[in-house]
Amino acid sequence: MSSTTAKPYHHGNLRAEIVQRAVEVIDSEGIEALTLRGVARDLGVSHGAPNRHFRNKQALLSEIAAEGWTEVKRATLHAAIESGSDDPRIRLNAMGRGYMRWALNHRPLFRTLFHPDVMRFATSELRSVMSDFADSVQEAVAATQVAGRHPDVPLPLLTLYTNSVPTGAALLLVDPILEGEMRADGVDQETLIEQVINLVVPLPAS
Amino acid sequence: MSSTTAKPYHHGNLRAEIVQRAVEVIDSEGIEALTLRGVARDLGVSHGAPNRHFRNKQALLSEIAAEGWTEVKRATLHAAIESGSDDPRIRLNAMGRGYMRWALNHRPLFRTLFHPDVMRFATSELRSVMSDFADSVQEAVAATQVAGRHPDVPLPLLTLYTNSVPTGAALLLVDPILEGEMRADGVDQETLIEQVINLVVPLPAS
DNA sequence: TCGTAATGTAGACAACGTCTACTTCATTTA
DNA sequence: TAAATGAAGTAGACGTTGTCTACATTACGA
Repeated sequence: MSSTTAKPYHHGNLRAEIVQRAVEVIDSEGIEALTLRGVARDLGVSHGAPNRHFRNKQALLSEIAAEGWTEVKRATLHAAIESGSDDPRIRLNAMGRGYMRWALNHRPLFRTLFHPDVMRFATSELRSVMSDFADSVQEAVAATQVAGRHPDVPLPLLTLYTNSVPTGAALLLVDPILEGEMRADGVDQETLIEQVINLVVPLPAS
Repeated sequence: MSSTTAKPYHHGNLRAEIVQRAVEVIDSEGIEALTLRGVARDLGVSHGAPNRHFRNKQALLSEIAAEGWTEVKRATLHAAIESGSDDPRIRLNAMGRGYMRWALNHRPLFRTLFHPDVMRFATSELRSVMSDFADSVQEAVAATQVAGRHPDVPLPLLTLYTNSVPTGAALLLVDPILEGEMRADGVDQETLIEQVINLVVPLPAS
Protein backbone atom coordinates (compact mmCIF):
# COMPACT_ATOMS: atom_id res chain seq x y z
CA MET A 1 0.00 0.00 0.00
CA SER A 2 1.11 3.59 -0.51
CA SER A 3 2.62 4.89 2.63
CA THR A 4 1.09 8.28 3.27
CA THR A 5 -2.41 8.98 2.00
CA ALA A 6 -3.96 5.62 1.28
CA LYS A 7 -6.24 4.41 4.02
CA PRO A 8 -5.60 0.79 4.88
CA TYR A 9 -8.60 -1.47 4.71
CA HIS A 10 -8.12 -2.53 8.28
CA HIS A 11 -8.07 0.21 10.78
CA GLY A 12 -5.64 -1.16 13.29
CA ASN A 13 -7.32 -0.68 16.62
CA LEU A 14 -10.76 0.52 15.74
CA ARG A 15 -12.31 -0.79 18.91
CA ALA A 16 -10.25 1.43 21.16
CA GLU A 17 -10.75 4.44 18.92
CA ILE A 18 -14.49 3.95 18.96
CA VAL A 19 -14.52 4.03 22.72
CA GLN A 20 -12.27 7.06 22.80
CA ARG A 21 -14.30 9.00 20.26
CA ALA A 22 -17.54 8.04 22.01
CA VAL A 23 -16.19 9.40 25.27
CA GLU A 24 -15.21 12.60 23.49
CA VAL A 25 -18.70 13.01 22.10
CA ILE A 26 -20.29 12.34 25.47
CA ASP A 27 -17.90 14.74 27.09
CA SER A 28 -18.61 17.57 24.72
CA GLU A 29 -22.21 17.07 23.61
CA GLY A 30 -23.62 14.59 26.09
CA ILE A 31 -24.77 11.03 25.72
CA GLU A 32 -27.89 12.09 23.84
CA ALA A 33 -25.73 13.15 20.91
CA LEU A 34 -23.88 9.87 20.75
CA THR A 35 -24.59 7.87 17.62
CA LEU A 36 -22.87 4.78 16.32
CA ARG A 37 -23.09 6.06 12.78
CA GLY A 38 -21.72 9.41 13.86
CA VAL A 39 -18.74 7.84 15.55
CA ALA A 40 -18.11 5.74 12.47
CA ARG A 41 -18.26 8.85 10.31
CA ASP A 42 -15.86 10.71 12.58
CA LEU A 43 -13.39 7.86 12.34
CA GLY A 44 -13.75 7.67 8.57
CA VAL A 45 -15.09 4.18 8.62
CA SER A 46 -18.27 2.62 7.29
CA HIS A 47 -21.42 2.79 9.36
CA GLY A 48 -21.46 -0.93 10.01
CA ALA A 49 -17.92 -1.18 11.28
CA PRO A 50 -18.68 -0.56 14.96
CA ASN A 51 -20.93 -3.60 14.96
CA ARG A 52 -17.88 -5.78 14.45
CA HIS A 53 -16.63 -4.65 17.86
CA PHE A 54 -19.81 -4.09 19.85
CA ARG A 55 -22.87 -6.25 19.64
CA ASN A 56 -25.01 -3.16 19.98
CA LYS A 57 -24.99 0.40 21.20
CA GLN A 58 -25.70 -0.67 24.76
CA ALA A 59 -22.58 -2.78 24.82
CA LEU A 60 -20.50 0.27 23.93
CA LEU A 61 -22.24 2.34 26.59
CA SER A 62 -21.70 -0.39 29.15
CA GLU A 63 -18.00 -0.46 28.39
CA ILE A 64 -17.72 3.30 28.75
CA ALA A 65 -19.64 3.24 32.00
CA ALA A 66 -17.45 0.47 33.31
CA GLU A 67 -14.40 2.57 32.56
CA GLY A 68 -16.07 5.48 34.30
CA TRP A 69 -16.85 3.56 37.45
CA THR A 70 -13.32 2.26 37.51
CA GLU A 71 -12.04 5.82 37.37
CA VAL A 72 -14.44 6.78 40.15
CA LYS A 73 -13.17 4.02 42.33
CA ARG A 74 -9.59 4.97 41.62
CA ALA A 75 -10.34 8.62 42.45
CA THR A 76 -11.96 7.82 45.79
CA LEU A 77 -9.24 5.39 46.74
CA HIS A 78 -6.61 7.93 45.84
CA ALA A 79 -8.37 10.56 47.94
CA ALA A 80 -8.52 8.23 50.92
CA ILE A 81 -4.81 7.56 50.69
CA GLU A 82 -3.94 11.21 50.19
CA SER A 83 -5.81 12.09 53.36
CA GLY A 84 -2.83 10.55 55.08
CA SER A 85 -4.93 9.47 58.01
CA ASP A 86 -5.97 6.27 59.68
CA ASP A 87 -9.15 7.70 61.11
CA PRO A 88 -12.06 6.11 59.21
CA ARG A 89 -14.07 9.32 59.36
CA ILE A 90 -11.30 11.38 57.84
CA ARG A 91 -10.80 8.75 55.18
CA LEU A 92 -14.50 8.45 54.28
CA ASN A 93 -14.79 12.21 54.26
CA ALA A 94 -11.93 12.37 51.80
CA MET A 95 -13.52 9.67 49.69
CA GLY A 96 -16.76 11.61 49.51
CA ARG A 97 -14.95 14.73 48.45
CA GLY A 98 -12.95 12.79 45.86
CA TYR A 99 -16.15 11.32 44.50
CA MET A 100 -17.89 14.67 44.18
CA ARG A 101 -14.81 16.30 42.72
CA TRP A 102 -14.58 13.67 40.04
CA ALA A 103 -18.28 14.00 39.28
CA LEU A 104 -18.16 17.76 38.91
CA ASN A 105 -15.03 17.61 36.80
CA HIS A 106 -16.45 14.98 34.44
CA ARG A 107 -20.07 16.05 34.25
CA PRO A 108 -21.29 14.44 31.04
CA LEU A 109 -19.43 11.26 31.85
CA PHE A 110 -20.79 11.20 35.37
CA ARG A 111 -24.31 11.65 34.06
CA THR A 112 -23.65 8.75 31.73
CA LEU A 113 -22.98 6.50 34.71
CA PHE A 114 -26.55 7.04 35.84
CA HIS A 115 -28.21 7.27 32.45
CA PRO A 116 -31.22 4.95 32.10
CA ASP A 117 -30.07 3.71 28.71
CA VAL A 118 -26.84 2.61 30.32
CA MET A 119 -28.35 1.00 33.37
CA ARG A 120 -31.14 -0.83 31.61
CA PHE A 121 -28.85 -3.04 29.59
CA ALA A 122 -25.82 -3.14 31.81
CA THR A 123 -23.27 -5.76 30.91
CA SER A 124 -22.31 -8.23 33.59
CA GLU A 125 -18.87 -6.66 33.43
CA LEU A 126 -20.37 -3.26 34.25
CA ARG A 127 -22.41 -4.74 37.07
CA SER A 128 -19.31 -6.28 38.50
CA VAL A 129 -17.35 -3.02 38.42
CA MET A 130 -20.21 -1.21 40.11
CA SER A 131 -20.52 -3.91 42.70
CA ASP A 132 -16.82 -3.59 43.33
CA PHE A 133 -17.09 0.10 44.02
CA ALA A 134 -20.17 -0.35 46.18
CA ASP A 135 -18.25 -2.85 48.26
CA SER A 136 -15.37 -0.50 48.87
CA VAL A 137 -17.75 2.22 50.02
CA GLN A 138 -19.69 -0.14 52.24
CA GLU A 139 -16.45 -1.17 53.85
CA ALA A 140 -15.36 2.40 54.51
CA VAL A 141 -18.76 3.21 55.99
CA ALA A 142 -18.60 0.19 58.26
CA ALA A 143 -15.26 1.40 59.58
CA THR A 144 -16.69 4.77 60.51
CA GLN A 145 -19.50 3.05 62.34
CA VAL A 146 -17.01 1.10 64.39
CA ALA A 147 -15.42 4.45 65.18
CA GLY A 148 -18.68 5.64 66.62
CA ARG A 149 -20.58 7.20 63.73
CA HIS A 150 -24.29 6.44 64.05
CA PRO A 151 -23.69 3.14 65.81
CA ASP A 152 -27.42 2.36 66.09
CA VAL A 153 -28.29 2.56 62.41
CA PRO A 154 -28.20 -0.69 60.40
CA LEU A 155 -25.15 -0.66 58.14
CA PRO A 156 -27.03 -0.92 54.83
CA LEU A 157 -29.12 2.09 55.72
CA LEU A 158 -26.15 4.11 56.85
CA THR A 159 -24.45 3.22 53.60
CA LEU A 160 -27.47 4.27 51.58
CA TYR A 161 -27.58 7.57 53.42
CA THR A 162 -23.86 8.09 53.00
CA ASN A 163 -24.04 7.34 49.31
CA SER A 164 -27.06 9.51 48.78
CA VAL A 165 -25.36 12.75 49.65
CA PRO A 166 -22.47 12.93 47.21
CA THR A 167 -24.46 11.10 44.56
CA GLY A 168 -27.60 13.16 44.98
CA ALA A 169 -25.73 16.43 45.31
CA ALA A 170 -23.60 15.71 42.26
CA LEU A 171 -26.60 14.72 40.18
CA LEU A 172 -28.43 17.85 41.23
CA LEU A 173 -25.45 20.05 40.46
CA VAL A 174 -24.57 18.37 37.20
CA ASP A 175 -27.91 19.11 35.58
CA PRO A 176 -28.08 22.69 34.34
CA ILE A 177 -31.70 23.18 35.32
CA LEU A 178 -31.57 21.54 38.72
CA GLU A 179 -28.32 23.30 39.40
CA GLY A 180 -30.15 26.57 38.87
CA GLU A 181 -32.76 25.62 41.42
CA MET A 182 -30.14 24.95 44.05
CA ARG A 183 -28.91 28.45 44.79
CA ALA A 184 -25.40 27.31 45.54
CA ASP A 185 -23.67 28.94 42.64
CA GLY A 186 -21.79 31.82 44.20
CA VAL A 187 -19.70 29.37 46.17
CA ASP A 188 -16.37 28.04 45.03
CA GLN A 189 -16.59 24.38 44.06
CA GLU A 190 -14.11 23.01 46.54
CA THR A 191 -15.68 24.74 49.53
CA LEU A 192 -19.11 23.62 48.40
CA ILE A 193 -17.95 20.03 48.29
CA GLU A 194 -16.22 20.35 51.62
CA GLN A 195 -19.23 21.78 53.39
CA VAL A 196 -21.68 19.29 51.98
CA ILE A 197 -19.53 16.29 52.75
CA ASN A 198 -18.82 17.56 56.25
CA LEU A 199 -22.52 17.32 56.90
CA VAL A 200 -22.70 13.60 56.10
CA VAL A 201 -19.36 12.57 57.45
CA PRO A 202 -18.42 15.06 60.13
CA LEU A 203 -14.74 15.21 60.89
CA PRO A 204 -13.83 14.08 64.41
CA ALA A 205 -13.34 16.99 66.79
CA SER A 206 -9.57 17.14 67.03
CA MET B 1 -73.07 9.13 12.97
CA SER B 2 -73.90 5.58 14.02
CA SER B 3 -73.91 5.35 17.76
CA THR B 4 -71.87 2.26 18.63
CA THR B 5 -69.12 1.12 16.30
CA ALA B 6 -68.29 3.99 13.98
CA LYS B 7 -65.24 5.94 15.04
CA PRO B 8 -65.79 9.66 14.71
CA TYR B 9 -63.25 11.55 12.71
CA HIS B 10 -62.51 13.80 15.62
CA HIS B 11 -61.44 12.12 18.75
CA GLY B 12 -62.93 14.41 21.34
CA ASN B 13 -60.15 15.04 23.78
CA LEU B 14 -57.13 13.45 22.19
CA ARG B 15 -54.68 15.69 23.94
CA ALA B 16 -55.65 14.49 27.40
CA GLU B 17 -55.73 10.88 26.29
CA ILE B 18 -52.26 11.15 24.82
CA VAL B 19 -50.90 12.39 28.12
CA GLN B 20 -52.75 9.67 30.00
CA ARG B 21 -51.58 6.89 27.73
CA ALA B 22 -48.03 8.22 27.78
CA VAL B 23 -48.03 8.13 31.56
CA GLU B 24 -49.32 4.56 31.44
CA VAL B 25 -46.52 3.52 29.12
CA ILE B 26 -43.91 5.23 31.25
CA ASP B 27 -45.38 3.65 34.35
CA SER B 28 -45.32 0.14 32.96
CA GLU B 29 -42.39 0.07 30.53
CA GLY B 30 -40.41 3.18 31.36
CA ILE B 31 -39.75 6.32 29.41
CA GLU B 32 -37.43 4.52 27.01
CA ALA B 33 -40.40 2.64 25.59
CA LEU B 34 -42.42 5.77 25.02
CA THR B 35 -43.01 6.53 21.38
CA LEU B 36 -45.31 9.08 19.81
CA ARG B 37 -46.25 6.64 17.09
CA GLY B 38 -46.89 3.93 19.64
CA VAL B 39 -49.19 6.13 21.66
CA ALA B 40 -51.04 7.08 18.47
CA ARG B 41 -51.41 3.40 17.61
CA ASP B 42 -52.70 2.55 21.07
CA LEU B 43 -55.30 5.27 20.78
CA GLY B 44 -56.32 4.13 17.31
CA VAL B 45 -55.28 7.35 15.70
CA SER B 46 -52.91 8.18 12.87
CA HIS B 47 -49.23 8.58 13.60
CA GLY B 48 -49.28 12.30 12.89
CA ALA B 49 -52.17 13.15 15.17
CA PRO B 50 -50.11 13.81 18.31
CA ASN B 51 -48.24 16.55 16.47
CA ARG B 52 -51.46 18.57 16.38
CA HIS B 53 -51.32 18.74 20.17
CA PHE B 54 -47.62 18.75 20.98
CA ARG B 55 -45.01 20.56 18.99
CA ASN B 56 -42.64 17.66 19.55
CA LYS B 57 -41.94 14.75 21.84
CA GLN B 58 -40.11 16.93 24.32
CA ALA B 59 -43.16 19.08 24.78
CA LEU B 60 -45.17 16.02 25.77
CA LEU B 61 -42.46 14.90 28.16
CA SER B 62 -42.26 18.36 29.67
CA GLU B 63 -45.98 18.37 30.30
CA ILE B 64 -45.85 14.98 31.99
CA ALA B 65 -42.90 16.02 34.11
CA ALA B 66 -44.68 19.21 35.10
CA GLU B 67 -47.64 17.14 36.24
CA GLY B 68 -45.25 14.90 38.15
CA TRP B 69 -43.53 17.74 39.97
CA THR B 70 -46.90 19.19 40.85
CA GLU B 71 -47.89 15.89 42.39
CA VAL B 72 -44.60 15.76 44.27
CA LYS B 73 -45.18 19.18 45.69
CA ARG B 74 -48.70 18.25 46.67
CA ALA B 75 -47.46 15.07 48.34
CA THR B 76 -44.82 16.83 50.42
CA LEU B 77 -47.17 19.62 51.40
CA HIS B 78 -49.78 17.09 52.40
CA ALA B 79 -47.22 15.23 54.50
CA ALA B 80 -46.18 18.40 56.27
CA ILE B 81 -49.76 19.19 57.15
CA GLU B 82 -50.51 15.66 58.26
CA SER B 83 -47.58 15.78 60.64
CA GLY B 84 -49.86 17.98 62.69
CA SER B 85 -46.92 19.85 64.13
CA ASP B 86 -45.56 23.36 64.15
CA ASP B 87 -41.98 22.30 64.76
CA PRO B 88 -40.06 22.98 61.53
CA ARG B 89 -37.92 19.89 62.01
CA ILE B 90 -40.91 17.62 62.36
CA ARG B 91 -42.49 19.21 59.32
CA LEU B 92 -39.38 18.96 57.14
CA ASN B 93 -38.87 15.40 58.27
CA ALA B 94 -42.42 14.61 57.20
CA MET B 95 -41.86 16.34 53.87
CA GLY B 96 -38.78 14.27 53.22
CA ARG B 97 -40.65 11.08 53.99
CA GLY B 98 -43.55 12.14 51.80
CA TYR B 99 -41.14 12.87 48.97
CA MET B 100 -39.42 9.50 49.21
CA ARG B 101 -42.70 7.68 49.58
CA TRP B 102 -44.05 9.26 46.44
CA ALA B 103 -40.85 8.48 44.57
CA LEU B 104 -40.84 4.82 45.55
CA ASN B 105 -44.53 4.44 44.77
CA HIS B 106 -44.20 6.02 41.32
CA ARG B 107 -40.83 4.74 40.22
CA PRO B 108 -40.92 5.10 36.45
CA LEU B 109 -42.58 8.46 36.76
CA PHE B 110 -40.07 9.62 39.33
CA ARG B 111 -37.23 8.57 37.07
CA THR B 112 -38.88 10.54 34.31
CA LEU B 113 -38.60 13.70 36.38
CA PHE B 114 -34.82 13.37 36.27
CA HIS B 115 -34.45 11.90 32.80
CA PRO B 116 -31.95 13.78 30.64
CA ASP B 117 -34.32 13.87 27.68
CA VAL B 118 -36.83 15.65 29.87
CA MET B 119 -34.45 18.09 31.44
CA ARG B 120 -32.60 19.05 28.28
CA PHE B 121 -35.61 20.57 26.61
CA ALA B 122 -37.64 21.60 29.61
CA THR B 123 -40.53 23.91 28.86
CA SER B 124 -40.62 27.19 30.71
CA GLU B 125 -43.78 25.85 32.33
CA LEU B 126 -41.85 22.85 33.64
CA ARG B 127 -39.06 25.06 34.88
CA SER B 128 -41.54 27.19 36.71
CA VAL B 129 -43.16 24.21 38.43
CA MET B 130 -39.77 22.91 39.51
CA SER B 131 -38.74 26.29 40.74
CA ASP B 132 -41.93 26.44 42.71
CA PHE B 133 -41.17 23.19 44.46
CA ALA B 134 -37.57 24.14 45.10
CA ASP B 135 -38.79 27.33 46.76
CA SER B 136 -41.09 25.51 49.12
CA VAL B 137 -38.28 23.18 50.17
CA GLN B 138 -35.83 26.02 50.62
CA GLU B 139 -38.35 27.74 52.84
CA ALA B 140 -38.88 24.67 55.00
CA VAL B 141 -35.15 24.19 55.34
CA ALA B 142 -34.68 27.80 56.37
CA ALA B 143 -37.24 27.31 59.11
CA THR B 144 -35.35 24.37 60.56
CA GLN B 145 -32.20 26.43 60.57
CA VAL B 146 -33.92 29.11 62.61
CA ALA B 147 -34.92 26.34 64.97
CA GLY B 148 -31.27 25.50 65.48
CA ARG B 149 -30.43 22.93 62.80
CA HIS B 150 -26.91 23.52 61.51
CA PRO B 151 -27.04 27.26 62.14
CA ASP B 152 -23.54 27.84 60.79
CA VAL B 153 -24.02 26.35 57.35
CA PRO B 154 -25.03 28.73 54.52
CA LEU B 155 -28.67 28.14 53.64
CA PRO B 156 -28.10 27.16 49.99
CA LEU B 157 -25.65 24.50 51.05
CA LEU B 158 -27.89 23.17 53.76
CA THR B 159 -30.69 23.02 51.22
CA LEU B 160 -28.52 21.17 48.76
CA TYR B 161 -27.56 18.67 51.42
CA THR B 162 -31.13 18.27 52.56
CA ASN B 163 -32.34 17.74 49.03
CA SER B 164 -29.57 15.33 48.21
CA VAL B 165 -30.63 12.68 50.66
CA PRO B 166 -34.18 11.87 49.63
CA THR B 167 -33.39 12.57 45.99
CA GLY B 168 -30.19 10.58 45.93
CA ALA B 169 -31.60 7.74 47.98
CA ALA B 170 -34.73 7.54 45.85
CA LEU B 171 -32.73 7.58 42.63
CA LEU B 172 -30.45 4.87 43.94
CA LEU B 173 -33.36 2.73 45.07
CA VAL B 174 -35.45 3.28 41.98
CA ASP B 175 -32.88 1.82 39.63
CA PRO B 176 -32.95 -1.97 39.67
CA ILE B 177 -29.20 -2.33 39.42
CA LEU B 178 -28.19 0.34 41.88
CA GLU B 179 -30.87 -0.86 44.22
CA GLY B 180 -29.17 -4.24 44.19
CA GLU B 181 -25.88 -2.66 45.17
CA MET B 182 -27.42 -0.98 48.17
CA ARG B 183 -28.07 -3.94 50.44
CA ALA B 184 -31.14 -2.38 51.96
CA ASP B 185 -33.68 -4.79 50.56
CA GLY B 186 -34.69 -6.85 53.56
CA VAL B 187 -36.10 -3.76 55.21
CA ASP B 188 -39.70 -2.68 54.95
CA GLN B 189 -40.05 0.42 52.81
CA GLU B 190 -41.57 2.71 55.40
CA THR B 191 -38.92 1.97 58.03
CA LEU B 192 -36.21 2.43 55.44
CA ILE B 193 -37.56 5.84 54.56
CA GLU B 194 -37.95 6.78 58.18
CA GLN B 195 -34.42 5.84 59.15
CA VAL B 196 -32.81 7.54 56.21
CA ILE B 197 -34.74 10.76 56.64
CA ASN B 198 -34.08 10.79 60.36
CA LEU B 199 -30.39 11.01 59.53
CA VAL B 200 -30.77 14.22 57.52
CA VAL B 201 -33.47 15.86 59.53
CA PRO B 202 -33.23 14.46 63.05
CA LEU B 203 -36.37 14.81 65.08
CA PRO B 204 -36.03 17.09 68.11
CA ALA B 205 -35.44 15.17 71.31
CA SER B 206 -38.83 15.35 72.94
C1' DT C 1 1.56 -20.82 0.82
C1' DC C 2 -2.93 -21.46 1.54
C1' DG C 3 -7.19 -21.45 4.01
C1' DT C 4 -9.65 -19.57 7.71
C1' DA C 5 -11.19 -16.20 10.62
C1' DA C 6 -11.22 -11.43 11.72
C1' DT C 7 -12.29 -7.03 10.14
C1' DG C 8 -14.34 -3.50 7.11
C1' DT C 9 -17.96 -2.31 3.29
C1' DA C 10 -22.37 -1.61 1.08
C1' DG C 11 -26.93 -2.10 0.90
C1' DA C 12 -31.21 -3.15 2.98
C1' DC C 13 -34.86 -2.97 6.51
C1' DA C 14 -37.99 -1.35 10.01
C1' DA C 15 -38.94 2.19 13.38
C1' DC C 16 -38.89 6.73 14.76
C1' DG C 17 -39.77 12.04 14.82
C1' DT C 18 -41.32 15.49 12.06
C1' DC C 19 -42.94 17.98 7.85
C1' DT C 20 -46.49 18.95 4.28
C1' DA C 21 -50.62 18.63 1.59
C1' DC C 22 -55.04 17.12 1.98
C1' DT C 23 -59.62 15.83 4.29
C1' DT C 24 -63.23 16.13 7.61
C1' DC C 25 -65.83 18.33 10.73
C1' DA C 26 -67.42 21.92 14.39
C1' DT C 27 -68.28 26.51 15.17
C1' DT C 28 -69.15 31.11 14.15
C1' DT C 29 -71.04 34.52 11.53
C1' DA C 30 -73.34 36.82 7.78
C1' DT D 1 -79.98 28.81 7.69
C1' DA D 2 -75.96 28.61 4.81
C1' DA D 3 -71.33 29.59 4.01
C1' DA D 4 -66.72 30.21 5.51
C1' DT D 5 -63.07 29.66 8.58
C1' DG D 6 -60.01 27.13 11.14
C1' DA D 7 -59.15 23.25 14.32
C1' DA D 8 -58.29 18.35 14.32
C1' DG D 9 -57.13 14.01 12.00
C1' DT D 10 -55.03 11.43 7.82
C1' DA D 11 -51.64 9.79 4.56
C1' DG D 12 -47.46 9.93 2.65
C1' DA D 13 -42.79 11.46 2.50
C1' DC D 14 -38.06 12.47 4.22
C1' DG D 15 -33.92 11.93 6.77
C1' DT D 16 -31.81 9.59 10.65
C1' DT D 17 -30.85 5.78 13.49
C1' DG D 18 -29.63 0.75 14.97
C1' DT D 19 -28.99 -3.54 13.21
C1' DC D 20 -28.88 -7.42 9.82
C1' DT D 21 -26.86 -9.81 5.77
C1' DA D 22 -24.00 -10.73 1.86
C1' DC D 23 -19.73 -9.63 0.27
C1' DA D 24 -14.69 -7.87 0.00
C1' DT D 25 -10.20 -7.50 1.95
C1' DT D 26 -6.60 -8.65 4.83
C1' DA D 27 -3.85 -10.87 8.70
C1' DC D 28 -2.12 -14.92 10.41
C1' DG D 29 -1.39 -19.68 11.78
C1' DA D 30 -1.02 -24.49 10.04
